[in-house]
Amino acid sequence: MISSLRGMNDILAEDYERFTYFITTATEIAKKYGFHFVQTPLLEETALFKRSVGESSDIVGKEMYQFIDKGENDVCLRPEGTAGVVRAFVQKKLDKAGGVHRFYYHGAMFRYERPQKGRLRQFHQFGVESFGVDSVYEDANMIMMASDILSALGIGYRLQLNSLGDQNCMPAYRESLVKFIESCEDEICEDCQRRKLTNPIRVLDCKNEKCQSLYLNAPKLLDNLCAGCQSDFDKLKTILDQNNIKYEIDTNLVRGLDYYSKTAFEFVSDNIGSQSAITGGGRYDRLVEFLDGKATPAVGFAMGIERLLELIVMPESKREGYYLGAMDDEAIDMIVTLAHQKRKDAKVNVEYKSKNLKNHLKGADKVNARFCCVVGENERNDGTIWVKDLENKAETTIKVEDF
RNA sequence: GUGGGAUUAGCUCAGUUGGUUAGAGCACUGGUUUGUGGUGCCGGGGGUCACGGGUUCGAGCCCCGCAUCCCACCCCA
Repeated sequence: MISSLRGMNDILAEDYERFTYFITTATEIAKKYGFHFVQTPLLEETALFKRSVGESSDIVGKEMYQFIDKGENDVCLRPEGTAGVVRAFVQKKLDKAGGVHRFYYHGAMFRYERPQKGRLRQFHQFGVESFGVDSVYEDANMIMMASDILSALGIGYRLQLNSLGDQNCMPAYRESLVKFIESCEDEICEDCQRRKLTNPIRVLDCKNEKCQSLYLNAPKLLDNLCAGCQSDFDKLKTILDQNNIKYEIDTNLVRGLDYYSKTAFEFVSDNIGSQSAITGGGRYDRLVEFLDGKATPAVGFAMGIERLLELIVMPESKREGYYLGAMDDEAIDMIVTLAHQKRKDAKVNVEYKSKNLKNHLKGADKVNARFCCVVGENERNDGTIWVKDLENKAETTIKVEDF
């Protein structure tokens, strides 16, 4: 037997219904916020991700499905969605067009990771990206939209918030943090020594107790914001307060992708195991420029669909459509024809074997039909069909022409 | 990439110190005093015990390898 590749799952039946229910719900809400759909290729030039996500990130450093195609191009399956959308934005010259552009997307992403619950090699994200708005109201808008989507699906969450600073305050902070780390470099763990070089802010949420005790006196990101970042962050908190969105400040929250600045946020769930981040996002005002576009402020987020699936509270499934059955073989041809007509505007299940009434009712119940419709000897003689509404138990016998 | 656990029917799981023909519940399917379901009763099918080796008179059980899933790291959605 050939089975699917490690970390790559089939989605069918009940799972697929949850999947589409999520997409439908999220799409509806994104549209209400004025977003438009964008679809970008699954395969992109490798350089796109190296430049946007950043070579220092694990995603680019060791998790990409990267290969040389038959035309000798260095390509890879997209590990995330933002880079492709920004590339499309620049390629379509929307940066030069100016104005505000808001997009949502969903689709498969690929990362060569060791699978775990909530962590697959092929997984799906729903994401949104907003271009051209530098106001912190847009940051808040993003958070409210993510919150609306999760709430509409009945998903509980905690929202974690941080500001990463911008090019005025971040580099200086980074420098002072590195200086601090160097002052105790001999005592910190190997991971932290590596992080000092790749992503120094990461050391702050090291799990190692000894490291933690050393970092108590480390400079804090939020204490070192410049005036602009500070007032934006304060404003963001005020907007969220005014709209009853609860949040926790997490000064150690660092987005794993290099392009983020200022607002960073993450929605986490306590009900799905260790891969608890269900939505992550933030502002990335420099990325359009990095990808050769005209400098354009931007902010977005992405949701991990598989992580959400089991948290979704599905609406109760209602009885729907018709079940047609025959009580003797002579009636079978007739119900097949009736079903064909009825299917023009309704869902119809047909049983091809003649059975007694009890078994037909069982069958209708099993396929969750609203109406159980049966033709037996009596009905055949009268040119009628017996119909029972399985919801309110009402029974009628009607002329076949009126069915 | 590192360390640990698991893998038996479609699903969830039992299976004694290694010993006849590997079980249960649910699901599926057939019948049910011959026209009333979701909730009665009786029956039936379905397993290369993940896969490949080894030890043994004998392996679901012990040993080695391998695959996948899960957990903790790492990282992220």
